[in-house]
This record gives sequence, structure tokens and C-alpha cells, in this order.
Amino acid sequence: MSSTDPQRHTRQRARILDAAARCFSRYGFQGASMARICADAEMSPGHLYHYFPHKKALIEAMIVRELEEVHARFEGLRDAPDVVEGLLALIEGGRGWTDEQNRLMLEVMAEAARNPAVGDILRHHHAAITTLVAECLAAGQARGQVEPSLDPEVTAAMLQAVVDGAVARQVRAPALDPDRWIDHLKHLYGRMLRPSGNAS
Amino acid sequence: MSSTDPQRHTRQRARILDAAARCFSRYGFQGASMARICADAEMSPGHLYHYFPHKKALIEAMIVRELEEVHARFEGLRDAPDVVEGLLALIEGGRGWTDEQNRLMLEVMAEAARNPAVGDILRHHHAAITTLVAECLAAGQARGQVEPSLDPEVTAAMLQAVVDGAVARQVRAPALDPDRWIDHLKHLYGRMLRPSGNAS
Amino acid sequence: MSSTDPQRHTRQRARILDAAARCFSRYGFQGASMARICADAEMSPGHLYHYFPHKKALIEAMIVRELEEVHARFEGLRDAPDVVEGLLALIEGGRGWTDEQNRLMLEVMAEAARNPAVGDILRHHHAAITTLVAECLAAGQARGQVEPSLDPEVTAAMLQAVVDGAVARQVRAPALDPDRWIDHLKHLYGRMLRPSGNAS
Amino acid sequence: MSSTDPQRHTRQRARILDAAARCFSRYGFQGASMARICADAEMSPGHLYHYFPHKKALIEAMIVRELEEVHARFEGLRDAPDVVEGLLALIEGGRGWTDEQNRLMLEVMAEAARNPAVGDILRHHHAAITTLVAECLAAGQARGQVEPSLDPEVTAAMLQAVVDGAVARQVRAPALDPDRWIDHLKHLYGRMLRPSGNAS
DNA sequence: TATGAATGAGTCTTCATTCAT
DNA sequence: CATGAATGAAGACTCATTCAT
Repeated sequence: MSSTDPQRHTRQRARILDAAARCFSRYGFQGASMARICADAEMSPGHLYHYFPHKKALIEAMIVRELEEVHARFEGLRDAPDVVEGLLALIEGGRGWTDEQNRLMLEVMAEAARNPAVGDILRHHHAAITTLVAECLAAGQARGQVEPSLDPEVTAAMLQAVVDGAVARQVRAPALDPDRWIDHLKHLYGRMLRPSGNAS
Repeated sequence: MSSTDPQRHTRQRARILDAAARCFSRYGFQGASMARICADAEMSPGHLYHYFPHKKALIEAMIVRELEEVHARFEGLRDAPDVVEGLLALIEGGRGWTDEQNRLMLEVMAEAARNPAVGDILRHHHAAITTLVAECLAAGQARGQVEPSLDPEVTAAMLQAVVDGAVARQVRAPALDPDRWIDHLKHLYGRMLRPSGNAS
Repeated sequence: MSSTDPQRHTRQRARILDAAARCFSRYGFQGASMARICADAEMSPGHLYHYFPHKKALIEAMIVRELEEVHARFEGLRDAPDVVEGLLALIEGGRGWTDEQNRLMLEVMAEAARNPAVGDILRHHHAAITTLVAECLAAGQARGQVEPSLDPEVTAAMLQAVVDGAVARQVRAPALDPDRWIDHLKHLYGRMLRPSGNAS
Repeated sequence: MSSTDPQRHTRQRARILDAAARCFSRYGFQGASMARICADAEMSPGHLYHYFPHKKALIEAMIVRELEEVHARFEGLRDAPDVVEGLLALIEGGRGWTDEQNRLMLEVMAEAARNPAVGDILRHHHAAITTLVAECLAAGQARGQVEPSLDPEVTAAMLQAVVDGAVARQVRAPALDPDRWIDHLKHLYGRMLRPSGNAS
């Protein structure tokens, strides 16, 4: 009986999304053809269209998955005893980002800037992270770990801008020693967040 | 003699580059068809190809022009009596960036990440600005305006990351009050750069 | 299993090659547009490109098929009891060549003269026929059917030059009575090949 | 005063026709663009169109010039004391044909097969040469230099077929030693033409 | 579930030709 | 006579998508 096997369904979707991520990061959303993605996923076009009705749907699903993974990295912040240490650890974690992820994020940003649907996805995700980080920052201020004059919301947005800047840096200055860069970033970011007079 | 009029030639190229910038920012490099650019430039395809041999050439010329304009904004830094003030003024200037420029920069970053030719253009331009800013920072350190422990080169790279982050922010959080954002940015950036104990 | 049906595949290729031969003979390789060939093959361009990746590939495949057909006509020579009779029969067979085949051969020759890939195909095919004919001529010499002083290889090349000349004649002098022409050709060719003193 | 200078006019036309011959032989009639021919003739398109109203006109003018040159080579036949020697000398002269001329002839034949206008030019020229050669052959028969049973007209057509075959051979078997080939050709052709029992 | 044949609009690019200067 | 800017209709080829099997 060909009754639906949800597990298999999910596995197939994942296989497609993996292939899509690989292709999109290499060729961009428009540059990656469905045929290429099919080949990469070792699947016929007809079959792939069984799982995603449009290219648009595939792009959006892939973006959502990607952003959820990013979100997951921020969740840990809630349990960090020291918020600032937690945020610095997140920056430290940027060291592990692959080129594929970097390229994908840049592609997502560019697409979000012109495609309202993608823009909404990004903004929704951004708002979720911003809220999370802002809450943590406010808690940190209550505990005296964070400079009290900082606006938590804007500061949370800043963190994400720093991440975007770091992603861009990998393209702009790939030769720059990552250790020097990340150390510098952590040093300055620490100085920013901690109460005045409390250098890292 | 009816030999070529170089002025007209330059004007035509500019007309095309303007149309290209508009189209690329709206649809992306791949999404903008030559036909559309032609229509926007009010020019036949054959004529456009008289000025640019490829779409690639058009893209690259447009990118170079865009980046040179960015570079020009940084040149003023040399004459600023206080480097930090100069840099903060640059951040302040980001307020004037149009959506078109923002989108274009995002598209350029995404393209640079996968297209080596574009990547090289970006890196070359980035290096030029980095050198310029680093020199100004070093001079500022000599004059006691800038925290002496900062590495000028990495700090210059940081500035550009901040700009990239600000560009991304416009997509991520367009609702965020630009005044709040820019003030915050200037405040923190000032704290980063000025000698310790010298809050803005 | 609905895996590829190789028979259908072959039939489709044949359909395309037929259309291509018709169009190429009418308009030349460059003059025949893929769109026209598609229309002739009653097939969409996308579908045609499913079978041939380039126009070049289509041209070459068609040429190979055409030349193989020519080659096949020569194969019979091996079984002819009298080589000279066999060769004269081949010339006689030229009567049956269609205009399409003639035009195609002329187009192939012209293309082979400037396109190395096509040139190689032609030369490879030419060498195969030359070898075949030369062997038959040598055997004929051993049997006393062919003038012994003739160099088999060059004489085989001569035969093909005669064929090329006959193809050209159809263009140069279509009004010339084919019977008169072919009879003349056979007469002279026979005189050439047979041992001296043995007029046809 | 810009009054017409017919000499200059002729020289310009020649310059264009030279460039056209070069380009057509390299790329074919369709493959050679007017722009390329202009570049080769060091002339602007507007100027070139002053001399030839169409590409078609240029092609036809070039073909006529080419064929007239061929015709000129045959004119000498009239003064030859021995027709057969004269014809053999013509074959011998084929040794001097350049690749450009060869390719051009092949292109002309292919074009003549499908383009009625070009076909007519070729046939007109062919008829002129045929008449010339046939007359010489008839005179030769009267003088006992040529086998009397040969039909002069068909034999004249044969000569031209031999030339076409020789042109094709240069493409089919460029490696074949030209000396061997031409000697063979002359030997056989002599045997064909001379009265029976009169080997070369 | 899975295949891949099939479509046709759309992409970039070329080219013969015209025209203002 | 001479230039080269300008046109726009093709040309080869691609690709998202559908559908019969």
C-alpha cells in the first residue's frame, strides 16, 4: 500500500533542501536551476515537484530552515550565567561558519531586500532573535552585567549587524587572520556591553 | 571630421550604468534582463552592446562605479582634524543611503562571494579603503585621539563591517527608528575608538 | 519501471536528424536555424536540446550519419567478382543521389575546409573508404583485372575525387543529360583502370 | 570638388572584395559578418555600403571576380599547340592554388546549390569555360591530338569535374603528397584524352 | 512513489542595414 | 567621401514547469 510514510517524506524533503542549499550557495537563487538541484539531490524533476510546488517554495523552505538553525544558536543565551560571556561565545562561534553558510546568508540578505516574501521571513526571524537577545540583555542589566544606559532592543539589533558584518568580512578580507579578527571583535564588543570602567 | 565624440560616449555609458543600477537593484544581477536594462536606458540592445561587450562587463563596470563612489566618501577622512569625529560623520552619512544603493551593495556582496572576478574587484576596493582608514587611525593614535592599543588595520576592517551590518539592518529591521540606530551606533563606535576613560 | 526506452530515444534522434538534413541541405549549416529544424521535426526547441546539446553536435551527428551511409555503399565492393565492374557500378549508383544528398555533401566539404572538427570527421571517413578501395584495387591487380602500374592508394583517392566532381557537376551543369554524363564517366574510368590494351 | 574618380572607386571596391574573399573563405558566406569585412577592409560600414548595397551584392561580386580569374586561366588553352598538353598544364597549375581559393570554391559550390542567383552565375561561367574547352578539344580531334570518339562537350565538363575533385581532395586528404597526386592525375587524364594506343 | 519526455516563453547576444553628421 | 551611432529582428540556447506512464 502506498499510504503516506511521513518519515520518508521528511527525509526526502531534507535531501532536497540539502541539495538546494549547496546549489543556491554556489550559484545564487536565480543561477541555480531546478535541473541542477535535481541532479544534486539525485531525483527527477517530476519527483522533486512532488515535494515543492515551485522554485519559490523551495527557496523559502530552505531559507526558513537556515534561519531556524541560526535561531537555535541563540537559544543557548538564555542559560548563560553571564549574558556578555554568552554573546561573546556566539561571536566566537562564528569561527565555525562554513563558506556555504556565509554565501547563503549573503544571498538571503540580497533576496530579502527585493523579494517581499523573503523579506518578511527574514524580518520575522530577526524579530524573534532580537526579542530573545533584548530580554537577555535586560536581565543582564538587572544583574549589573551590562552597561545600564544601553537600549536593549537596539543593542540586540547591533549584535546581528555585527554578525552580518562578520559574514561580509569573510568576502571582503578573507586573508585577514580570523583569530586576530575575532579576538578584536570580542574585545571591542565586550567593551561596548560591559558597564563603563569594566574593561574585558 | 565626424570622429568619435568622447563626451557623448561617456554620457551614453553613464546612461546605461544608471539604468543598470536601477534594474540590478530591483531584480538582482541575474534577474535583470538585458532587455529590461535596454528599455530602462531607452536604447536598443544592439546599441547597448556597442558600449558593453557582455552583461558581465556591464555588471562589473557598474560595481566599480558604485564602489568608487563609496571610496570617495572615505577620502574626506584625511582632512578631518579629529579622526574619530570623521568616522562618526561617515556613519552619520549612512543615513543618506538610498534603498537602491543598499540593495546594490547586498547584491554585490552576494555576487562577490561566488564570482571570483567580482570578488577581486570588491577586495581591491576594500583594501584601498582599509589602508586609508588605517593610516588615519594611526595618525589619530599619534595625536592621542584614538585608543593606542587598537590595531589600526583590524579596526579599519571593523569599520567596514559596521557599514555592512548597517546596510543589512535596513533589510532586517526597517521599522527600527534610524535616529535611534545611528545614535546608538555612533555612541558605541565612539566608545570603542576613543582612549579608555574618555567616553564620548 | 518507466526507465528510458532506448528505442524511442533512437527514433527521436532519427526524426531530428532527418529534419536537420532537410534544413541543412536547403539553407546551409549556418542558414538553418534551430527553430526551423524544430518546426520541421515537429518538436519544441527545449525538447530537441534534450537530444543534442549543441547545434554543433547536431551538425556533426548528421554528417557522421550521412558519411556512414556513403561508406555503406562502398562496402559492397568487397564482394564484387570484378573490381572494375564494382567501381563502375558505384558510379552508376550516383544516378540515384538525390538533390538533398548532393547539396549536403557540398555543404559538408565547405564546412570541413574551415571547421577542424568537421574536417577530422571527413578525413577519418575518407581514409576508411580509401583503404577499402585500395585493398580491392590491389586484389584486382593480383587477379589481372586492374592496370598493374596504378598506385592503389592514389587511385582510390581519385575515385572519390571523381565522385566529388560528379556531385559538383549536378550544380554546374544540371542540364547535361545524366545518361550521357554517367556513360562517359564510366567509359573513361574503365579505360583508366583496366590493363592497357584492354579497352572497355 | 567631390566629382567621381573612377580609378579610386575601382580601387576601393577591390579592397573590399579582397577583404570579403579573405573573410568568406575563413568563415563562410553566412559566418562572415559585414562588420568583420569592414574591419578587414579598414573601412566603416557606412562607407562599405556606399560601394555595395547588400551583402548579397558583395557576395555575388566577389564570386564573379573569383570565377573570372578561373576563366582567365583557361583562356591560354586557345594558343596551346597541343590541346592535351595545354589541359595537363592547367591541371599542373592547380598545384599553385591557395587554401583560400580552395575554400572559396567549395563555399561557392555549396552556395550555388541552394541560391539560384549564385547558381546562375556559376552555370553561366561554367558554360563559358565548357564552350571554350569543347572548341579546343574539337580542334584537337581535327588535328589528331585527341581521341576522336570523345564527346567534346561532356569531356569539357569532365575536366571541370576533375578540378572540383582536386579541390575537394585538398580537404579530404591533405596529407597525400601533391606531387604524387598531380602526376597521377596528369597521367590518367592524358590516357583519357589521347587517341587510343597513344599512352602519355 | 518515481521517471524523464515535452513545452515554449524567455535569456543573452549578433548582425545586416540605415542615417545624421 | 567617410564615419560610427543606432536599430530591431533573429539566433542559439536555458529553464521552470507539466504530464503520461
